[in-house]
Amino acid sequence: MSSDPVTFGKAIADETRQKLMKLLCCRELCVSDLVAELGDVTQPTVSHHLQILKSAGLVDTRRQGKQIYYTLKQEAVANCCVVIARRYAPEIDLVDAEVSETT
Amino acid sequence: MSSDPVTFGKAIADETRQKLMKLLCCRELCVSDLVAELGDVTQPTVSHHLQILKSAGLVDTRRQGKQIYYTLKQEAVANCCVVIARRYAPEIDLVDAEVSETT
DNA sequence: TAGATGTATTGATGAACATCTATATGATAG
DNA sequence: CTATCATATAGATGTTCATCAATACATCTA
Repeated sequence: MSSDPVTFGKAIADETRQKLMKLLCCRELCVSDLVAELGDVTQPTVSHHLQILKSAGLVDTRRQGKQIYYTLKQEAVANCCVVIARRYAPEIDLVDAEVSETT
Repeated sequence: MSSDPVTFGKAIADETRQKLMKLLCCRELCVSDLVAELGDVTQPTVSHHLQILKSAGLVDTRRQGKQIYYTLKQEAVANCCVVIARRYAPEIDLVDAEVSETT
């Protein structure tokens, strides 16, 4: 159900999609909400990006009347991160890395 | 020093680059080694991908005579994973996610 | 210094992608 | 049932990207 690392990479390899992920992180928003929040992208473009995120298994959808509400699947994101870290950073303890976040 | 999530996403959004990352994960290899290991890609292509990984801060290089040895910076990978998880999965405990890895 | 070897860079090409406009699909209200 | 609103899809276009062959650059050796 969760995407492989390459698919996940492609999904997050775009500024607009990461903005959408941020907006959808802890709440549900419909497409027109997202279009309004972004401000500089058309509705078809937003729908297109949402489709890519959905194909990657990173968002859930729920229809309510005319609108379709999207939300980010945090568990899927976390799982992808862990899979990537285990594969490409097997000698690093993620809990330690969490501490050294000096960005 | 470590790359932002979009740059990281682009870096891992390619099958060949992830193969290189796997090969370089826990050891040093020079370009010709990597070309031989991959088997189906030319040397310029490998160099190109290595350059992208280097720009993203994911590999280190060390010159030894004619060869240049590459290795994966596991700490950088782990750091990117943690940054992404904190940003897009703030409600998920990574230690829990680590357990639910059922891939 | 000249040749040989390992790696990076350049230039070209086709595929993938982000974006837009226009249009189709789906759902509700009158 | 029709008009309207929300979203998805189709088609077009410019850009980014992966790849290769050819070549430049760097290092070692004889």
